[in-house]
Amino acid sequence: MRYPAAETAEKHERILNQAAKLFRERGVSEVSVNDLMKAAQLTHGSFYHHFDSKQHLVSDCVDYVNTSALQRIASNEPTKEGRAKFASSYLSAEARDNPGAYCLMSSLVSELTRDPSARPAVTRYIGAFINKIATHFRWPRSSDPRRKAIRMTASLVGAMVLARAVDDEAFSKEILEEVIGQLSGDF
Amino acid sequence: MRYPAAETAEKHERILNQAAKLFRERGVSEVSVNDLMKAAQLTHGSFYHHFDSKQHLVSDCVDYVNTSALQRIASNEPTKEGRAKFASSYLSAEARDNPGAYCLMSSLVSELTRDPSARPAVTRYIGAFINKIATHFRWPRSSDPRRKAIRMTASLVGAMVLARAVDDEAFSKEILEEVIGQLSGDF
DNA sequence: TGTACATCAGTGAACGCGCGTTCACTGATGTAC
DNA sequence: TGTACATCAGTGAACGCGCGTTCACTGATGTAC
Repeated sequence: MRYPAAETAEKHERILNQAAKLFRERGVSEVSVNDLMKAAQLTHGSFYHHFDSKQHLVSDCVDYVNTSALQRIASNEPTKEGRAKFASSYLSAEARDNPGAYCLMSSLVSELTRDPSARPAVTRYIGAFINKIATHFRWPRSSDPRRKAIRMTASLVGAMVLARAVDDEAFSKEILEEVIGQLSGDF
Repeated sequence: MRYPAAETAEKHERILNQAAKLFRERGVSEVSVNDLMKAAQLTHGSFYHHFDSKQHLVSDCVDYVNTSALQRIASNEPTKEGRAKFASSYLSAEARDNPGAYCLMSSLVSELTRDPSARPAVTRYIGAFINKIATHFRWPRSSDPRRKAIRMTASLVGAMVLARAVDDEAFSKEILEEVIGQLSGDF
């Protein structure tokens, strides 16, 4: 049967929301359309009234989390201290242990790199992220903000990916702290 | 029928070799046991005479490529120039475009992080990699080599992962060059 | 050194399973007049 | 404002497909004596 437009839009977003969470937690290929729809409290059949295919959802999902990533950056003071704070929240144990709620790059980039239909959205995400870091924070005179933002983003993603991979709490913490230290200074 | 021991060992290594290549190229879950055995010029049935399961192969495979990663580091002069050379080979367009033949971390860590049975081997890989960078290269007096090695590894992995993800040659090159520049100096 | 037999890797058919996707059906919503 | 009907999201059974894994069979290798 047909449903009120508002209700349909709300369900659509519920699917996106659960996808954003579950994909980042378990990986795209480990989450089935069925899992997703159950989490969104619907049955799998109606998925295709919301998205053309699982592939299309992935792409939409990347754009969907893009905004919140930029907000997370902007919520810090533009000062050097604000930047250090951002680095240490990005590289916190909390973020490491809850990939479902944090930056998509650190959990899904390599998988998404192999999916040609997702790459445009991923490229947008990475470009917007770097751009936001370059423009939001105040950088030392005589340094090119964009170049600093690229260095910072690479360090953030690399450190988080390694800290998550490592099966040894002390080593994992060591990686996070060391890169937080680096990014809190000039680099 | 039974085969000479030497021949069996050679086939075993052929499987590992193809796994190392195909997993890094396409991701573990995108390569079937059948694909793998075909690439090793065998039929899928005999796979289980070589490995207990696909999961076990993954783990063995990580240890298998560990050695060659360390050799790649050691093949550079221990000087500052050697270190810069290593960074620019790790972050070359050639490495970016041929994941099947280069560092496993940049192509598989996030996927392997989610597979509990692979994590010990991954932890070994990352630990050995960082340790080799710390001990092989000469670092400025007064800097802690291990800490520098962690920073360097995070930058290498982050930059490669982003450069591979981005669907825009100029942007991708920009990321690689910028981080090569950073790692060629003191950081 | 020769013989008898247990071992074991390769083969390809077969297994059960879960996946992404399609389908016919339902019935309230939204629209045309 | 009221009526008639087309639209469309939800449901769960069903589809074909490819996956990891198992199996019975084969026959040369390796070993025990």
